[in-house]
Amino acid sequence: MSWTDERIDQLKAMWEKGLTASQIAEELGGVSRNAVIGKAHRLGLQSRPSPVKANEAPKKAAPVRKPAAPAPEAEAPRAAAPVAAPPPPARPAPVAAPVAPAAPAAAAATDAPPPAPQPRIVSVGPGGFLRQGPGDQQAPIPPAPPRRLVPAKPSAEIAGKTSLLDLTERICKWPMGHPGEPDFHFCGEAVNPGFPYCVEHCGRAYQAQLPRGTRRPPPPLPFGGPRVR
DNA sequence: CCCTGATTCGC
DNA sequence: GCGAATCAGG
Repeated sequence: MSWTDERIDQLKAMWEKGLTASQIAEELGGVSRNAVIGKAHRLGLQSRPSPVKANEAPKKAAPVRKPAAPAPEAEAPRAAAPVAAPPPPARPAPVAAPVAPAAPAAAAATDAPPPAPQPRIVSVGPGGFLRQGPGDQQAPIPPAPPRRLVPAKPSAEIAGKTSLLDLTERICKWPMGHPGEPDFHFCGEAVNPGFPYCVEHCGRAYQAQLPRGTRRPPPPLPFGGPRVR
């Protein structure tokens, strides 16, 4: 896969939305998490709270990989006030939880209660639209931020059950129940390394071949066997 | 262990 | 420019 304009746009949008590199990589497809991170940095998108970089001390330079060039660092003239990094794009909390407005009941009584700006209706025109006086000119037009639509993931799956979306390479993919039924899910156990199933289900999925002629009771099939209807 | 982002460096 | 490998913190 290559970085088309389209994909770069998606990357930017998701990155700024706070999605993790893994999620972005998964969403885009065909790229790894590292590829996403690398591209993001190359694009100049930068610096989301990194687990590994919480402390950025100018002193105590800790060159990690290869101190190839231990250049004599010419310290920039440090003014009295340490130059603060550009803080405006501070939006570190993409919490999606709809926050209910805190009850200001007690606080409101104590201090200056800001009068609620009730919309002053001047008159109502035919058809019910509101007329505005000349002094009422506002900017009711929403900023209309360029939003990129992103496919919403089916939010609530069966609680606690392993859904299709939860499957990874290390989760047992043994189906439980019948697809399409409300409680259909997957085993979800830790996988038997190298296999798509956990140890128990590997035992069900892979059975030693017995010599011909030896009749055995048929093994239980996945999906609980053929549907009976 | 799993996850995360940052960085390096060979291609 | 790209991204795997590596690092390092949570």
